Amino acid sequence: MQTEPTPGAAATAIPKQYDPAGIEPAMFARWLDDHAFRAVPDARDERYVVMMPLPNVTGALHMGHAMDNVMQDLLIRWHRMRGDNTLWMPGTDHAGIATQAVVEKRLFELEGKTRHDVGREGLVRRIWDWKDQYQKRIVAQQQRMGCSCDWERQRFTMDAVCSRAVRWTFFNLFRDGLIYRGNRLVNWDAHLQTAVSDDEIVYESVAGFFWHLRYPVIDPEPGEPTHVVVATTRPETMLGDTAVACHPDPAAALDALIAAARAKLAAGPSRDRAEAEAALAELERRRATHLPYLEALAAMARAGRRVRLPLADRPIPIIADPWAKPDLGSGVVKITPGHDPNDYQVWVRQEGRIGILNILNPDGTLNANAGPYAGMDRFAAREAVAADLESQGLLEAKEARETEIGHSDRSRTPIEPYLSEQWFVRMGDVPGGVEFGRETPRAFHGTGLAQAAIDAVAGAWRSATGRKVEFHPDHDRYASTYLNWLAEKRDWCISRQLWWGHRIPIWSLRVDAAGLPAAVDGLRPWLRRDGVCAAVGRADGARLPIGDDTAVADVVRFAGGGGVTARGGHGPSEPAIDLVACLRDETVDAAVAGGLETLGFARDPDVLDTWFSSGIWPHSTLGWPDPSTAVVDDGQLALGPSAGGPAPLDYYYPGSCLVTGRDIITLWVARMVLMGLYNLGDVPFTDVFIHANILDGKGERMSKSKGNGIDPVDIIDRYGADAMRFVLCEMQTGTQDIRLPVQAVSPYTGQVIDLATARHGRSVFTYLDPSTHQEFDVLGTMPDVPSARLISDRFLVGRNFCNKLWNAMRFALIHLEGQPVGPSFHPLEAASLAPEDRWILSRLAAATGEVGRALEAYNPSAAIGAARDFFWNDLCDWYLELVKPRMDDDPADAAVARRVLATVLDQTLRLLHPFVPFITEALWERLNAIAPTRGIHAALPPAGRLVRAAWPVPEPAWRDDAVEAQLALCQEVVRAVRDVRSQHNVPPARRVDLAVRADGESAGVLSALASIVTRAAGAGSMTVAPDVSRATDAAVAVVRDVEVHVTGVVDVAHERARLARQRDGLTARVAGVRGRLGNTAFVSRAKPEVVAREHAMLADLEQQLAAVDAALDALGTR
RNA sequence: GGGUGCGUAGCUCAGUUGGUUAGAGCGCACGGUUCACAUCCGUGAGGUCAGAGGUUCAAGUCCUCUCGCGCCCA
Repeated sequence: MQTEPTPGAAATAIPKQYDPAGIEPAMFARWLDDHAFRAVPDARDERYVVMMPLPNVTGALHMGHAMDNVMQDLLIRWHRMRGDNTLWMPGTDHAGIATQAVVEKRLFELEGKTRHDVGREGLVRRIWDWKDQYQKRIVAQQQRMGCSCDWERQRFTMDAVCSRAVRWTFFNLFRDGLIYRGNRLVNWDAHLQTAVSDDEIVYESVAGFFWHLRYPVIDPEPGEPTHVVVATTRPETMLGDTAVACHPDPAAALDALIAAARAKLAAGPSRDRAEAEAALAELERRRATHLPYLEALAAMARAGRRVRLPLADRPIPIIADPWAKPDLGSGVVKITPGHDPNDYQVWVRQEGRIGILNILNPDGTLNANAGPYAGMDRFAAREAVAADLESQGLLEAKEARETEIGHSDRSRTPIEPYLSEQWFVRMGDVPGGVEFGRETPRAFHGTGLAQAAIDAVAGAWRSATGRKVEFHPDHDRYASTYLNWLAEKRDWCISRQLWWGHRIPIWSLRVDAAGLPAAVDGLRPWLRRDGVCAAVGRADGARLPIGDDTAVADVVRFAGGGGVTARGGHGPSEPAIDLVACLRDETVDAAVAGGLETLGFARDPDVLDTWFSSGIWPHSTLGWPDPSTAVVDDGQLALGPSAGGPAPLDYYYPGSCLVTGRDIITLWVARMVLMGLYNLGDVPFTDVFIHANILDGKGERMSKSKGNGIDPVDIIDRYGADAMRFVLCEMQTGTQDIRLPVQAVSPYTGQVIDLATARHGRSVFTYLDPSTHQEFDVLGTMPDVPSARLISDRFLVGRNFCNKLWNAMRFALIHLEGQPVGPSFHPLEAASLAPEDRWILSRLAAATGEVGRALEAYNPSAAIGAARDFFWNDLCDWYLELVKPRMDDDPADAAVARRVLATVLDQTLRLLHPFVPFITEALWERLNAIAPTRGIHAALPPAGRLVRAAWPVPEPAWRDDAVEAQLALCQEVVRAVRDVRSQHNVPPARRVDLAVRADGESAGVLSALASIVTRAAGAGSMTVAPDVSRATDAAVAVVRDVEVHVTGVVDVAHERARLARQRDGLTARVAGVRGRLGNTAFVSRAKPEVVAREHAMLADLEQQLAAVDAALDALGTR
């Protein structure tokens, strides 16, 4: 049945409470249906591109990810409204080692199997299943947050598009000589049996021992020491020693140390004096006692003398190297190049004068080089070696010592420095330089990969398109992190001994010198094909590219050079010539790999470091190297050029802004910059927005595995997505980190329990409900203990804000509905606007400017703060209250108020949309339905959906400083009256009468705006006059140059106390100002305007003080 | 050890080139439901700006040192 609509019916049908759950999912679905987030290249020149820092598929997102995503969505929605062609690219990262470790762990827990039981294919299949599951969960989480990514362009680092880009990048780097296989010390995780990067190591203090070992000198001459003593925390490594070292010039080294100690003593603070003196004394004592011995050793080193390595029974040389510190221990160090990074550097410095030996198997047991200890675990060998040395009288001492040991972040296993073959990307400068952006219009020549990434941030370099990279909100600070790391130009180890990831596209064959010619001849035909390149690699890392026309003789000559050194993991004398072929993509694999394998070539079993694929994310996702042939999944947008337009890669690269935490500036940001420069000749983005990390209430980093990770979906379920976003934006102030106290929802009572103070249960991951004393778990992994959701009541603020917004609009809609709306827009005469109308428009214009400026400055907190303050403090607290009576009075005036109200709300919703998109879009629909045309002097641009509505620009015509000043005086008077009412316990409903003593401008303002004051102050009447008779029953408040007498309310005692308090404050301030003005230094040296301001203030304050004194006198009991 | 940042109200945080009485939200106290909103409104209390010294007419702000906390790198 159809009923006639009654005015206000639809609006009042709006519920009094905002219900996010009833709005958000439907709204998101509508956005998707409208393709509101779809990014398609068009004629617009202004574009804004954000590449999502791809979350790992290892697990679900927590609040830290939510912050990252909300910051991106904020920027993206803002730019979309500004009219930019906007792309936010979503996706996920396969996260090689992390994901494989999680799945392997689960495989073992649930099925008791290892990866070797299920095999490479079986394990990889299980990881894909895991990835599918978590990718779905992550996307669902992001969509619940309102992330306006172009979901039709979603990528995964191991999908076909990204995988092809990885292959091409590797191929090009290999072809350009920037990838090599090296014999290097790596950080070996013996549990996971893979190399891990420096960044995947955590250092922990461990109680251990410092063993002092005696090595006999071979045939000591008279006067020479018969033994040298070396110290180590890992005695088993002595089996790999290839030298002992002493300092080449101990006297000079000690003198330098003594001089430094003296300088420190002279300059240092007195507090450290005792310590510094002791250090100096020790050095001097040591110089006196040890120097002859150290000099003797240095002489023996020069003479080529040797010691006998015990247990292994090998002679090893005494060498002179500055790594040996004459001030420490015996002054002699053992050199184990294969198992210690510092010793490795010694080996490099000594250039073949000493050997290098690997004594470990990949699983952490000792290998054949360890002789009788072969097959023992390294920890067992440690004890055995120490015991055997002791029995031979070669263990001089064993002292307890705490040492910092690097542990694998993934398996918590102590890291072993391990000599093994790994693939590296050359970061430093290379002879002949590097071609960047080859075959692109942006191509340029650079000296090396790291240098190019340095130049992109520091100095005057600009890309061909005029771009460079800048950090926000504190460029200098984050740029120095970035530059310091890159400046080391350390080669990047890209191979990982894993099964999950991009398999290295290298086929190699190891041959001896005799087999080399035949192998080269066999390889030659394949080198004529496109997408195949090859090289011969020598054990020392040197490399000769070979083509189908390379002469065998040249290869043989090259292979014979360079000397022969040991290859890690193999014996010292194995042949060390590698033929390596790199294939560019799967098509080439199909044509060539079989042939190579017939020749005996085998594909490298390793996969690439995850950062290799995430480093090219900004362009791999767009279909590089060839968008038109990129194969996307079902439901995804094609990457080739659309009809007549450019390909997304050409249109959206280079992008705009990267949003991330500061912890991966080096790991990821730097690599994206250099990979983008290398492949495309331009930076991937111009801005890097570094946002704060989220900590829990105790200041610890939020993480799922610590049991303090809040799932954003739990917050959204409880408070709403907009509430969460509002608070996250508000927290993002630009300081370092943000504490977010975490609470658990008790599974027993539903009560909220603060985890910072709750008592633990059986483990650190369980707590006790304080009311029932029952135990609950916060990880969700204990089968017998109920788990609790983690939340934070900090988000209440956001929920309250949304409810306030909802109700403000409800109020407006009730009063707007049913009112005639003309079919077209009519400008509103300025003269018809009431003072409060002009005031709110002026405040709106100011707030609009502030929000924009704060966003430009990457200050979301200031932006949302400006919007909030305008909405709540100006619009709700004052304007809405002031227009209420107008709605029922003069129809013409009511129409004006409605027009202003609709306009202000229109602008407010636009301003708030990037922060709180769901509720604003929902209210926008209702506003459009009831007041379709809005504006004052000119019509505001209409929009069906707020998500694509025009971003507000401050309207200069609305600014009105005069009316703002007038309202500010009224507000002060009102607050003074309210204070009086509150102090005197005047019931809110009781009208009071006001007599205001004022003259001049203030009198004019208050007379003109009397209705505003009386309404807001709850006054029955108000008179304004230059003189007001004082009455003992009147309370008096002094505001600037006016006195407000509130008649008939006085409680004499309260009033006297109130005035006395005010008098004390004024007296103190007057004294302060007088003191300043009495100081001749201030008057003569401070800026004149500062002095003038003080004079004016003194006059003001004295006048107010006089008024307060008079009021006290009037009470008769001063 | 090197670098870098932080310490401001009970809590979480602002505070611009040094310049009035250092601010906000939450929490707290008091008062209030009449028709947008008690997820609300009004009023108020609460700070030795970590500590010490210095520069300056003037320091939360600049400099030095000390204490405590964090992160990055070794």
